[in-house]
Amino acid sequence: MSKAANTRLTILHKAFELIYTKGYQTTSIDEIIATTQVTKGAFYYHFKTKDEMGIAIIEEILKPTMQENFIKPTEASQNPVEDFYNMISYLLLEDPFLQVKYGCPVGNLTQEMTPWNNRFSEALAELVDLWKKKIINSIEKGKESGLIRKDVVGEQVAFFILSGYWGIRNFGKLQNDNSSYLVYLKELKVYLNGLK
Amino acid sequence: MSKAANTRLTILHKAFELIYTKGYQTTSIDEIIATTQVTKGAFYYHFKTKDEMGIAIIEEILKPTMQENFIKPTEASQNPVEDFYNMISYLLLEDPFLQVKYGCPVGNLTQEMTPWNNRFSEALAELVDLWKKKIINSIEKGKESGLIRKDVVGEQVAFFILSGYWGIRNFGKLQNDNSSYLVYLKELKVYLNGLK
DNA sequence: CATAAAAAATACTAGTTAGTATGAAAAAGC
DNA sequence: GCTTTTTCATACTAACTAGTATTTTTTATG
Repeated sequence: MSKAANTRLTILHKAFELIYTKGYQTTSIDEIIATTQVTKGAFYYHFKTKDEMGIAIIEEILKPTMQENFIKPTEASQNPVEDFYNMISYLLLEDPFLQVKYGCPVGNLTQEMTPWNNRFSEALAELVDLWKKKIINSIEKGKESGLIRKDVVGEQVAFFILSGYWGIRNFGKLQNDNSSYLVYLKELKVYLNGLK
Repeated sequence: MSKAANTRLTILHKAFELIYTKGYQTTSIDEIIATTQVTKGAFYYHFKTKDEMGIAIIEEILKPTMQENFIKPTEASQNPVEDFYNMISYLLLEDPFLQVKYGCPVGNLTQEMTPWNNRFSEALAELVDLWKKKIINSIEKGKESGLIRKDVVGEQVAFFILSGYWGIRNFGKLQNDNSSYLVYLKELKVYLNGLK
């Protein structure tokens, strides 16, 4: 990787970390360049504006991470109910980057940016749509193989699962411990078993 | 009401509206006093700091509103499953103040403030706890009257319902229309019927 | 009506914000 | 090696931020 490409990536990664923990609006460019040891000239060479950097984070960090970490792993499997539970459970309890205190990066950005920045909305919506489609697809396969009842509606379930995930992330933030996660996961299992 | 008490309330109401639509951090005191036509001197006479005003909004606006609008209405009823659905459906589709585009005020504040402001966390946690307890209570009553299965765990269901609500609010923001609400509500009905 | 206290108005400060202008160093192309 | 382009460094600006100091007006109370 060229040196220039490297500084660009450094900015994206460090900025993402700051934004994840502090929020987008309250993360200043001065703070980003201070922690990256990159000068303002370098920053604005790579990104025309702060928002352009924000979009780049979604496209170049969040999207690939999602693909790698919780879409691909379910690709091979055949048991949707188990997959869904494992996916959410992994994200809540085991993912080494995500922290209870700071919630879900995609959820945070959606909440913060969506009402007044269309470019963020579009980039985030695309990302979430990928995830949703993946879930719907799993359900259809499960229906074919008989692991899921025929009257289950994929889109409804997808919204229901993802909503629950985003919502419980907020509870985690509120209490700053994972006890709410554990209670939630128990009921998620009950719900998912109802799909069989 | 005294004139002073009135300006205080005006500030709280207008500030809440701004914060609901724009977020807490990005709503400036200058903006609040501009829209309220109240001077800075008046503002800082009533509130020592911006954060103190934020807490007052939670205590004096959000908490009473929640009590009035979606805790009291379920007090008389006897059918929890129906109540839960109606409560969420009302909030998502009918509440005249809440807008798809701006999500849930409590959820927004939780997401934004919780990781780094303890006073906000405590005030919000108290509010949400009231709501959660109300749901748990309804479920226990439902179990007694035979409308809900005995093996249903109240706390789990409470987390599950509230998480789903917060999460789907985020989807609404993302798409800026209530189509996701409608899909979500269908699955909520399926889930709630499973409690019978 | 006089006086004290409460409520509000005005002008200011020090710090922070995103972004720019300009020039220097590093790398690439010939 | 020389020139051009890419990459980065430094110093700056104008607007905005929460909060303060000080004075003036309004209201309550005797």
